[in-house]
Amino acid sequence: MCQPLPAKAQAIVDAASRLFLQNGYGQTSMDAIAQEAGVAKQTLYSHFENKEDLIKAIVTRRCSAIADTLNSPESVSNVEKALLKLAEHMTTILMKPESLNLYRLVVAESPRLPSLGETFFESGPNTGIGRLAAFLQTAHDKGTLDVPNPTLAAQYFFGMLMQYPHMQSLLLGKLPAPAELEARRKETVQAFLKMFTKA
Amino acid sequence: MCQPLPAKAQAIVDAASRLFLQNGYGQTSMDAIAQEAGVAKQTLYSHFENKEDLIKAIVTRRCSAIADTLNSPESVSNVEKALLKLAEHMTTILMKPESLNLYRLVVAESPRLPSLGETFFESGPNTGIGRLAAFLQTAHDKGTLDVPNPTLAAQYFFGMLMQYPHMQSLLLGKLPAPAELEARRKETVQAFLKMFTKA
DNA sequence: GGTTGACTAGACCACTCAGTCTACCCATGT
DNA sequence: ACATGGGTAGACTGAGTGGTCTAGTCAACC
Repeated sequence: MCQPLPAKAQAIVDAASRLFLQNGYGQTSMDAIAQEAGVAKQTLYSHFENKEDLIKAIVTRRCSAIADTLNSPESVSNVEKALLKLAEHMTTILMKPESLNLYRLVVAESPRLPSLGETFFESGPNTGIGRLAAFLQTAHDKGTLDVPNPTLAAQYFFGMLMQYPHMQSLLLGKLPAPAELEARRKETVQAFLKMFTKA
Repeated sequence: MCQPLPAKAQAIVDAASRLFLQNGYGQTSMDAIAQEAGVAKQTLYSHFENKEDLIKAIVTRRCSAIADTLNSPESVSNVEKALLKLAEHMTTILMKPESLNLYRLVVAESPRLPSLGETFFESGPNTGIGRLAAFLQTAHDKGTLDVPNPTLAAQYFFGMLMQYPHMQSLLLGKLPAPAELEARRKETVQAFLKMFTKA
């Protein structure tokens, strides 16, 4: 997705990623980025037009990195197991502090920089939903499940599984205990299957 | 919840609300607020300690205003109708630009000002979930539904109904068409009932 | 009339920040 | 030997900001 960057540019991107995600866009100065990257301020501006350009580059990279790690559920034979595995994968990705901070950053800046929001929405939520929807479609075709609208069903799944814990983590800054999450995954998969198993 | 404020303080809160919600915390200067309120800067500082104090006051007021408008579902006799009505109420509240902007603001600033996140989480999501959970509990007790864990079920309901449209609006800045939302409400209520109607 | 308290207009301070500019360094290839 | 391109250090500009301070207005109350 992203061609490798020159060494200095890479250092800049890394440093800026750290600072932007930790402190937000407004609270991160270009001086601080230069210092954190061990690089002269001028070098920032030789690799990136300006601060906006830099944040866009960073969000784009982070997003495609996330999209790469989103895997599709497999093994249509055992739907329950596949959903559980997917759920585990999603919770661990979404609950990482970096992911939460990325979300915060994108939500905060998307009115001013709409491209951030679009990039994130496509590579995050929509990619995940698309993969799950494809899985549900094949399960539907094989007759394992009865899912007339796979995309909507996928939205339901993620909404049931993640909305509350995600909001909780975002707003209260407290990550749920792993055991709690695991219980929720199990319950959610059961409830979800109840909606879509063939009558 | 909130005692009425002196006239000037009210004007300040109104103006600051408008500006903070529209432009965000960092992009709103105290000078701008004073001007928008038609008030001298000094007056700001005679009513509020500082900028943080002001934003906290505003978020608190907005939150209790929201909590007040959140109504409980009624008529346990016709569960489907009650859920549809609740869903309509929630979507109209949550999709208002002011609500989206408040959410953006709180999400963005909650790491620095945790009280914002806590206030919002309690008066928004948790209040809504609590009310629906109580409704589901009585339906369960009456035997209309089979809801072993009403709080979790309420989280499911809101997650299924709102997460995707909410995120879409937040990140892409485009509100879904009312017809689309209505269709989603109907589908969601059906799917939800399928999960929790007595076997 | 005089005092008090809320308010205004606007200067002012100390500080931060994005972005530019100058001057210099140094390894590379020719 | 020398030019070139990427880099560094750090001063500088111009704009903005939170917050304070001064001086003065105005109305209510005693």
